[in-house]
Amino acid sequence: MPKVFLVKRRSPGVSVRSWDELPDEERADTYIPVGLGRLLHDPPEDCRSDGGSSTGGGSSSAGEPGGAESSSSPRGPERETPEPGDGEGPDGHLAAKQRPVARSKIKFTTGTCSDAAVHTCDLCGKAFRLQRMLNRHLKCHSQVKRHLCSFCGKGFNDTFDLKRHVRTHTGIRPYKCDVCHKAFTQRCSLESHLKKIHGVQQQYAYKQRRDKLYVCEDCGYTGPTQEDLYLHVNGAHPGSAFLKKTSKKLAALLQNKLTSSLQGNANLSEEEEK
DNA sequence: CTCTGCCGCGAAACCTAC
DNA sequence: GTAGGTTTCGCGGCAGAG
Repeated sequence: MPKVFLVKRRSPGVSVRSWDELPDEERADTYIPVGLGRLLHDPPEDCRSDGGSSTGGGSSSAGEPGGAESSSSPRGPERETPEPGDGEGPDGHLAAKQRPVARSKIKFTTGTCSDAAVHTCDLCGKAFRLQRMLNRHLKCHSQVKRHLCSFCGKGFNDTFDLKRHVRTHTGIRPYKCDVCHKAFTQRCSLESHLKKIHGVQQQYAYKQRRDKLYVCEDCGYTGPTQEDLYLHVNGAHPGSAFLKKTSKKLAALLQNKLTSSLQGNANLSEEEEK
């Protein structure tokens, strides 16, 4: 069940399947958004009325601050984009009165204001070194969001932002704490947790890229390599969009490896049978 | 070369505990 | 009320694909 359904009921009598029943580490790896297909066509009102519910914020976990049980908290992206039907949960929970004012995410940054920055945004004055940076920046001013969340309808300028957002609906938490096994949707959340709770300092320089983690957005499986993820998806989710998006070159390469691997196993089996 | 996806950073908004 | 931890997302920088 997508976390989006995990709305804290005001009345304790109502029992709702809670992800609290699963530890984070298990949830992250085992959760399969079975309702996803249905959601695509029939998004629950809760979803629209309370993105927060998805947030998992809570979801995080049982007994933890911001756990799923508290997910009704009016938090989350949907709050920022009130839509028809907002706040109209089936039982009236999270009524409009509980919805806070749209959360402002407006960030006043200075852009790249170096001498080398020669491409300036006419709308906000930010300057960029490269034209393509300015081109992309201009999308920020556009009211048209190209990437829409199929769960709640919220729009994003960036596919990755959408992908990241969708995790709040699917409950997929790829980043796990080695110490307490709590799971997080984003790496920075995990690193913040490690630093504050366990006093673990990251060994990375400022802005240094971490080891990439390959995440299956269908089930939360994580692998250390793209090949690893490809093999997983190929076996577990043959119809996954991931396979369609994988570049032909890489797909062919991985498919060859997969085939040869299977052949090797087959030969091995034959030899064992003899 | 351009487009697009991915990344990390930073900050607002939120929660729980005290 | 306040402090501390967590969740979420806007956005600039970077890198790979085409």
